[in-house]
Amino acid sequence: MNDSLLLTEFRRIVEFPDKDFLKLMPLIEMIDVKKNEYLFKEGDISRKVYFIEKGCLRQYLINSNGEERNIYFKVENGWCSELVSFLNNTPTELNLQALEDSKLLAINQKNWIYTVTNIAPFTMYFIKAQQETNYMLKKRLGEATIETPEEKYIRFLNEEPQLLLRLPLFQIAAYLGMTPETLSRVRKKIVAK
Amino acid sequence: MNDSLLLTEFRRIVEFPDKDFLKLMPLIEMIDVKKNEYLFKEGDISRKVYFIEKGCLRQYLINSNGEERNIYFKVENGWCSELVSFLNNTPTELNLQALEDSKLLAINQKNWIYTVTNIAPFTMYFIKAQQETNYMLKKRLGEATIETPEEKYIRFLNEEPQLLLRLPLFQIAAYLGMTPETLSRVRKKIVAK
DNA sequence: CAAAGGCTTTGATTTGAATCAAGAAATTAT
DNA sequence: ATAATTTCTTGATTCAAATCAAAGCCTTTG
Repeated sequence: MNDSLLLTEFRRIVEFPDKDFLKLMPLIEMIDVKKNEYLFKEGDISRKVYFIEKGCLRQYLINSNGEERNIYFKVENGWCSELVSFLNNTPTELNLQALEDSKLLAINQKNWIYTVTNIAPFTMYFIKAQQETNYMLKKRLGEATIETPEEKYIRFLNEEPQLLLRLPLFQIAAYLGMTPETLSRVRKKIVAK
Repeated sequence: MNDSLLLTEFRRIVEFPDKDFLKLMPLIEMIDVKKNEYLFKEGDISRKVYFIEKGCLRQYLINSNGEERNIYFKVENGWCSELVSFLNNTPTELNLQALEDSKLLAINQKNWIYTVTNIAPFTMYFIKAQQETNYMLKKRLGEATIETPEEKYIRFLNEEPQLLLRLPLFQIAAYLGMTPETLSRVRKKIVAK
């Protein structure tokens, strides 16, 4: 049990007794997704909350011209969901797609509500984890328009260097909010230094 | 009690029995802040969670050139906090400032943790409200770099028209991620249509 | 009510990133 | 191994928004 990625992740930010984890385990299913497969698309209702055991997902938005903008990438130990859609049964405007073959843990609506209501450490874990995402999003939103492409790329290198090794550059460009050409030029300039 | 803004806000998204609200009330304090006053600044530790009874706050980021970028404005019925800082006692990189004389309800750390742990409807309310913020931030992040200034302003007019009436334009420009000059030109162009 | 300061508009100019276009390199499929 | 496709780089050009500068408009306040 102690080699469970999920339990380790819980214990990163809260105390999580074994007995609670044992209650949670039967409520979780395992899902394998292939590269490029979707968990949900714009217009879908999100039916599950996902935890990544292995692999990489991206959540992204498509604008009216069909251009894609990556909101974030999540890798091992990350969560992906769209709880507004999930809790209210309303369609989401976001897309969730696997960028690698991935192994996910999933909780459905009924089990998630049971868990968050009845397993106290999960509740607190969830609130804290949400806050981390929230804070990251606020910072990224601020940075998105205030930083130059070069500043964005340098920040990316410092904060998420491991993503550079596993993602194609055009996906990173769509994450940093620039064209692939601009990213290529920024990288060239930085190497030159 | 039924005329409480806070209780009305709770009941907007969850069932919230009177008895739970009665338990919560003594844990809340009322705070008046003057226009331009800060609740926290970059480098501070956020010590309270705020609910706006009256007034308007902005949360913003300052970049290395001293330029400000507004993350969001919150008005009546909105919450402002920085829980990553609040829960971990770590300094935040964001600023929270009143843009009008405002009346706030505030919960401190100890009471907030008690509430979220022991008053179940509050827990669920909080999770849902967080998700709304989260979803809004994801969408705004996607839109921030993919939309033109004109598209951003039109979206703002459609989604948050009431803010136009109570905020100076340069604050709105710093929210939409453009200069005041650009906002002025966009507005002129739209009026012309 | 005059003065001061902050906010908004307008105009001229610059600039940096997007776009367009094409070729090179790297993956993936056959 | 070769072909096909996708991804990445490089160069030339365009264009939209930033910047710079100044004037006008509002508030606020002494």
